[in-house]
Amino acid sequence: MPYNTKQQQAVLACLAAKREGCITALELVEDLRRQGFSVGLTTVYRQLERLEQAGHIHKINMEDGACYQYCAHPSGDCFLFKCERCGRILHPDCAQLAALYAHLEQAHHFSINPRKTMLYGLCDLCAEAEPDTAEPGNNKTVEMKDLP
Amino acid sequence: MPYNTKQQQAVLACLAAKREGCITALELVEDLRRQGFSVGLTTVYRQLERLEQAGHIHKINMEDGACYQYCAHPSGDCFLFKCERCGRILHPDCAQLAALYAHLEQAHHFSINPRKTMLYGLCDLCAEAEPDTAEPGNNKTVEMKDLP
DNA sequence: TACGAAAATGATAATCGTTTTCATATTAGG
DNA sequence: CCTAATATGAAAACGATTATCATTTTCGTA
Repeated sequence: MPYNTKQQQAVLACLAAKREGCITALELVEDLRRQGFSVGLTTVYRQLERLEQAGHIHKINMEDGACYQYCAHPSGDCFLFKCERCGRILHPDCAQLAALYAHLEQAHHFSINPRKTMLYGLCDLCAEAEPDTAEPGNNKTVEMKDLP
Repeated sequence: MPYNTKQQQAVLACLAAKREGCITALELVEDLRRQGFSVGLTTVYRQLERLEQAGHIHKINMEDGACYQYCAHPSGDCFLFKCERCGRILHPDCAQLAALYAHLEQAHHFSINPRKTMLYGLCDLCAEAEPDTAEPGNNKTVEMKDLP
């Protein structure tokens, strides 16, 4: 049975205070130390893993390390969307998204894990500001004819 | 303008031969060397980045490094599903999935990037074999009452 | 309140995937 | 065939994460 420690509570509190904000392990220690807490990076990593397993936070694997976000849905019934432009992570409230997951389960027998699934794209705000550049596949550097 | 090199073609060919298979950068060098190619890890990384930008492969960020998979849909209209149990990455053919992306775009103004979006869960085969253990949130190690 | 076993902490070192550096080799156009 | 542009790859650097381990904290119990 785990013990209750100050560091444990501090990490959870910091994540919870960030609400919809996404934060790195390193950023978290710095933040906590700025608040006066004495906490080590190792401990923060340990707590983050625990909190993820307990379902209180999401761990998002990025290209350069992971970041973490508080999740107000410990039951696990939430959807995640990350904007590639501004970096925000949103919890879209969409009935059709829920319906799709049910469909994939029933018709295709794919059991979706919402905790791990992240939709990527442009959020409403960024999509508007986007000067629709960068059509996918335009910056070709490999010739298709070279394919086997 | 990029040059056509043997290593470039070898990397692409190896990925393409794997078809639905997912492979690590390191695995790829080893594979190529086993085939008799003389190729360096650095070059493989460079080619993988190029191929990804050109849309010929997917880069999948895992907890312990990335793995790469050939994509037969250079246009970008494909869906990705990764089984957390067996590790397979599937390209589900589902009209409702396409419809959902359109819905998110029109109703929520979320522009989904299919190349980056990966659904996680259990595939049809693994879902069947799964002895439905590990309900999410059961392995609690943090008390909810400690939340701020 | 003090004791002691179980558990947590945190500085340091180790790990490992990925990127940078830079000297050399290859490519393709003239 | 020459030359500039580009690609290669071994080695070093980098950085996020994990392992190690001596020390400290927690909490049930005497």
